[in-house]
Amino acid sequence: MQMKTGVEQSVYALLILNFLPPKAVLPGEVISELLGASPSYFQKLLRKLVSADLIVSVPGAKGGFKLKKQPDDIQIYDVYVAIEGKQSLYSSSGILQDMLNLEEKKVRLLSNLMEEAETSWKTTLKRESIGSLAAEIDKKCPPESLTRIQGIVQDRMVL
Amino acid sequence: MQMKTGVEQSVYALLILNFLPPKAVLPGEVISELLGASPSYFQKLLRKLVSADLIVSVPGAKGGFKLKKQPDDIQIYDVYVAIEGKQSLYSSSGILQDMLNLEEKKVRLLSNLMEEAETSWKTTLKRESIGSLAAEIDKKCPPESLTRIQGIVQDRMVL
DNA sequence: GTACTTTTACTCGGATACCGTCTGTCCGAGTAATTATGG
DNA sequence: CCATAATTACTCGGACAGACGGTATCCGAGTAAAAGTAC
Repeated sequence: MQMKTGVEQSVYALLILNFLPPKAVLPGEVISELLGASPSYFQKLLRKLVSADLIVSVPGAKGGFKLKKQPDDIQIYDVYVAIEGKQSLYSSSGILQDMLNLEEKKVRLLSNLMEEAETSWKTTLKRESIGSLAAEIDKKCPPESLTRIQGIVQDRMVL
Repeated sequence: MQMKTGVEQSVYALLILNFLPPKAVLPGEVISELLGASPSYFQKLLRKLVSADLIVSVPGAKGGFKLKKQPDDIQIYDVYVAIEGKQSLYSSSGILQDMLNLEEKKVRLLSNLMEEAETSWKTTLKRESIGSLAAEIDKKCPPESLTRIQGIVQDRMVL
């Protein structure tokens, strides 16, 4: 039971796209280079983010990706769902019902508890957004590191 | 990112062992029969519960398993850790540090958030115990289902 | 009846196989801007 | 100079291979109670 690394990569990808000026897009390969991820695989993650309406893609020459929403409107939980899907962490296999010879779902026990636990987990992930994380980076990171990234982005962006 | 079915099976196994009178033990095969689980695999789960000090095992003829602690002292979180291990749901791969050329762990961002989310998740799982779940079963289940299980347990227990 | 041996019924723990999922690669197709070509 | 064709540089999405982990099975070894055996 471990979160996919794709979630982490996606969050940082969105933070990179957040450096873009309006209207500009960034090719997928530039993002994967910055992240040190394999480009061909990373494309699949980007398409998941597109399907989840977190980013938009522009095909053709001078194409690339950019954020679809305001950074404050992209919750970390949205990124998680985009990559991992919306299924819950726990799914009952109905052992208790079989054991007690009960018809469907009369007695929920673990399911209730697990749902509750997952809800409070989700709540934390919904609290922060790409925007709030970006603000935190601005505060905590040495400026030269940030300007370096921003330089690369503005150097290779298009439009 | 889904919880192993072994966690659910283990919780119900402990609830079954909770039906035992003091000093009595129950062979592993009886438990797996009640749960409808494969006996050979379920033995491995039981040994994990032994290693986690949740149950005790008695080898030899008239051997079996029984709870090691009072049911109220066995939190659901303990069962989770016994089966899934103590590693956290999220582990950073250090992408951010690489990207910003930072030396170790100066800036934690996602890690902090994920840790916080996991903590509140754990808190919920620590709140309930085998004892509290057993009490809930007593309240919500039809008595004949419970006496049936209890009958099987007392029929096949030893010592 | 006591001491010893055998059988029986369990747990213990390693080796192994299966299968689904995540990671990673590759390639053809689609799309749009740029460039080249022809009149 | 304008229209059209070819090239270029991307995304799109499916097919596929490898690695890993959870599930599942099997088997020999250890352990202890019970049953059998010998004296």
